[in-house]
Amino acid sequence: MRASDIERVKGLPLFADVAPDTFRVATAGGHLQRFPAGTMLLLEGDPVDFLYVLLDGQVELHGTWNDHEIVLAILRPVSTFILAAVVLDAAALMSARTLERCEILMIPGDAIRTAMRLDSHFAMAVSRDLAGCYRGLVRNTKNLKLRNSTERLANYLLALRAADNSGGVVRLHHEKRVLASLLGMTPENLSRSFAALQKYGVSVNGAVVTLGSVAALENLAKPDPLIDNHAPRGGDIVADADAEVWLSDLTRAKPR
Amino acid sequence: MRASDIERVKGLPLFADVAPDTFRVATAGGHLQRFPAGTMLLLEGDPVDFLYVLLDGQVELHGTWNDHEIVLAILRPVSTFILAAVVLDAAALMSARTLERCEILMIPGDAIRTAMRLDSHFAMAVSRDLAGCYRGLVRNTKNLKLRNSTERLANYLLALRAADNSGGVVRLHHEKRVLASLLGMTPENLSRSFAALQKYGVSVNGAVVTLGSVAALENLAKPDPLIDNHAPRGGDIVADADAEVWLSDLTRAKPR
DNA sequence: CCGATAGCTTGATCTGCATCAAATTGCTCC
DNA sequence: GGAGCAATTTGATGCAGATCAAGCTATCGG
Repeated sequence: MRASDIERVKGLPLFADVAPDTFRVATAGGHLQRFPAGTMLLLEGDPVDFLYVLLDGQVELHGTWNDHEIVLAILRPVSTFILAAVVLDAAALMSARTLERCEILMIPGDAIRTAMRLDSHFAMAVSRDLAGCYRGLVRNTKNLKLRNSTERLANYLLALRAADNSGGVVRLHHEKRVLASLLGMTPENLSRSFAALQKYGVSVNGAVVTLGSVAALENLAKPDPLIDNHAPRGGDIVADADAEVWLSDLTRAKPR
Repeated sequence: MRASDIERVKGLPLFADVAPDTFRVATAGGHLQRFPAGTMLLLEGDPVDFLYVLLDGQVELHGTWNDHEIVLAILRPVSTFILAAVVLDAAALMSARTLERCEILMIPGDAIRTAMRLDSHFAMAVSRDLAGCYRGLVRNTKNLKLRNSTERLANYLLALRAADNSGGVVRLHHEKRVLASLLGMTPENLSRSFAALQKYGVSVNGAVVTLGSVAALENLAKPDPLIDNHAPRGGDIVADADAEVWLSDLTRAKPR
């Protein structure tokens, strides 16, 4: 593992303020692996032996039932995944599959749990990370239950814009098929939702989406700081909430 | 606070194996309060100053957007809520309202965070609790995205049965209006879904639901241990997963 | 006992989204 | 460059679930 990779791992919220000794214990036995695109890293129901740290590439987390498969999250570097299963030493509830060629650090779950036991500060960092993941899922559930599919797409585009702080042109990070499932719709309806957003100044060209009128789009999308982690907050209370991890990876787009 | 209440708090997974000193620090400044039915305990967006421990009654957690309100979870005693916000010292993402007269222990968030800093075992217990909540939400998301409303109802009934281990008669714990929103549907469609389940031996009389043929119902519901925490597991691996907290309160129905 | 109210059910209708079926675009690999 | 394949878009249709509008039932206070 390159020194620069170690620095990137240390940059994660999970390891950011951790004492060197603890970091050594926590990452003991970790090894870097490369996987081609389309590799199943983990099947739901499998016991989870490692904490995964994605250093390069994209990973999709999905769930299956009754022959249907839905995308639950897409991860981009640098981020960890299946921390909750590691903490509980439990079976995975989601499957993980590489969407591209990936570089992944695999850390034995035992090492993580040992480090937690030895260093309450690290255990607190794990708690904060999990609390952030939890809140990301709460936001996600509200998004799913309160908004229709076009509204979800509109908010997704605004979130992308906020993450990239690009003017009015954003790039989609994933295939539309995958994005559709992440947003809880079919690919056909994602197409139609994009078409419906033309009225609000949105035009699509492959992965490049131009937001002609952010104001009009916001008027439809009604972004809300209690659902969309990027949305402007009323006061300046709760700066800490930025520590949250937005499951759908947008904040991971660039180092924080 | 009665001694019996303290015992009940100690019975929570969060406090179960905690040293007496730590328990004292963690619950310092906690005070018991009684609230009438229909009281707003917390409004989404509010800063969260306390960890809430529900000792008696029922509490609903809900979210709002654009004049719509949806139920995210219903809590029954004994359980804690908004731990994630306490850990991050952040604003609440959900509102909390009493559904009945309630008895609630309110513990200052500072005390919890201090206890975590002092005792890595307690910090680990917090991590485990949060990991369980997180996994509950993952299950919930899979339930929402993979199943239709009748399937969700069918699985809910089977989960109730498993929690009460009642033969074939279960009691609904909540008003149907509330249950409908929890399951992601309208009250009208909950009625129709109950009607649709008649074919599978389900009959309803007020809050009392009779499952005439569990086999037929399971055939429709296809319960899955990776979505429904009560469902039978294949092997006997991962006994630890039982430590999970199923957000929608079913496992809380009786002391564990 | 009776009227009032809230919760629930039933029916009719409408909408959003899924599904099925092509047609089209874009990409990869010879 | 072009064949071949996958991804996306577009169109037609059907169904699940929302909405709107009555009716019904149960509970409660008088």
